Amino acid sequence: MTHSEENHIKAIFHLGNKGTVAVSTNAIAELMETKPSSVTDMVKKLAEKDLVHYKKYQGVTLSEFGVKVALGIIRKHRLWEVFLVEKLDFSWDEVHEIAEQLEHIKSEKLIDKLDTFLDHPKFDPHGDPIPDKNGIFKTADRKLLSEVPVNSNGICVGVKDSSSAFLKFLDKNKIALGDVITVLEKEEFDNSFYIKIGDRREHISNQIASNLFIKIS
Amino acid sequence: MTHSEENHIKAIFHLGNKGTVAVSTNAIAELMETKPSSVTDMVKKLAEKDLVHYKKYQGVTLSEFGVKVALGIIRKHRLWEVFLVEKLDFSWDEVHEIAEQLEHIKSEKLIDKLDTFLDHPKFDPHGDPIPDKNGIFKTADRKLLSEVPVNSNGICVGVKDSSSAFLKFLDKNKIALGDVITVLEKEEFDNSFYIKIGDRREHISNQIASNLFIKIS
DNA sequence: ATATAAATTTAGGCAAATCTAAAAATTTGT
DNA sequence: ACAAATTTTTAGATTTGCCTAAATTTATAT
Repeated sequence: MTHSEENHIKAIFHLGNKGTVAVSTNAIAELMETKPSSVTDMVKKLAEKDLVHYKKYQGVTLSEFGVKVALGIIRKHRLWEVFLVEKLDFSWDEVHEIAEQLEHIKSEKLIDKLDTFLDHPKFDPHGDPIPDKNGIFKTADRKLLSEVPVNSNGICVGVKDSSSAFLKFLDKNKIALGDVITVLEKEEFDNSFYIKIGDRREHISNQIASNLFIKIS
Repeated sequence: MTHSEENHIKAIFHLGNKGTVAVSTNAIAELMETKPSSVTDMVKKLAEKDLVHYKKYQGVTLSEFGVKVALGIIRKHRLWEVFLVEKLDFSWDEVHEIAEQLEHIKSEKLIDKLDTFLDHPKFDPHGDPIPDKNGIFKTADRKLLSEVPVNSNGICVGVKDSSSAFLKFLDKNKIALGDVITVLEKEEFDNSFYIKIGDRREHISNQIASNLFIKIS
């Protein structure tokens, strides 16, 4: 598989709820910053190889095999991210681009040994689950902070938006995975939230709250 | 730089004594398992970019800039090899192919952090020197076992042939870097050698002796 | 329901990296 | 030194992945 093929598979997986929902070529093109016509070409090739199901004008879904491939790439991406943060001391906003390259390295033995070296991590630095060798992962029961009732108490376990900008914002405001959070009050006027995080009281916008996952305890 | 460009630069470096001696397109093609005509095309492109000096029919040498690029790639290759052996527990005959892929990952920060993580190693698992950030490395004063006088005493510090076959042979015969070796006798009939390695006495062919580097003490 | 808008595909083209076959330059052997 | 052998380059083709522009299909809005 070429890098480009792998990247298309990944895009279809992410856009189509694990590849199950049909995705438009336009959506893929936008995500990948290419043109819809280029996506059409590639999708035809992937269909040839039985990685996707494709009917003209009707969007694309991954085949069973395609899902397997996608999970393999995601596993590699997330394991490398753990490596970069835990072992090489990168911060969580720097690792995505490098992992985009590393995820294409071909060696099953390498990824198995990396997994062992990292002690079989279950989540990447952004709280996203890491599929195991067989593509299985537990999708932790987590909720967006913006959607839990007032007085809920839990632990911050992930981010929805893992853009560098958002991650840096969190760093600046000392919000990190593992922090204990209580939702104190919802401001109906602008849908912002007052929360207790650790032992501080903070006021966060709806946009922030809509991108933080917490696990209710 | 594309992977293919980087691979050509590397080949020219290795074939031309660090890029200083003119290399034929044929030699490059043979090493890279492509055709001479493909090499000609690529060499023209590299000349355009001032990575090599090239005169039709007269072979190729690296420019100063080309040498720098080559050393950067070799640094990455060898650091990744150390990582694979030291951290992921690969054996020294398995790492070359994987490092061939990893050497193309683009991130200066990554390689600096990897270097730090590995504690600034000076040699790769085959005893080859690792250039530092500025491309400087000490070319350890080592000699081929086949070329030192009888009764020389030293430490095995590297291999010339790092093919998987040779490395596996050494493993099987319990010859490893760091072993203390004394050349006991040279068999003039077939140019083989009797050596003491650790506390064993061994008889090794000239071919083996011609591919082991030792550092005389 | 149908015209208009939007999405998608097709057609044709381009650049990179490779190849084969033929032409040109260099090297070699006597 | 010169013909033959070898090496190297050129010319032209192929594949991959991408593009633009035009055609086609599907969706939307009155």
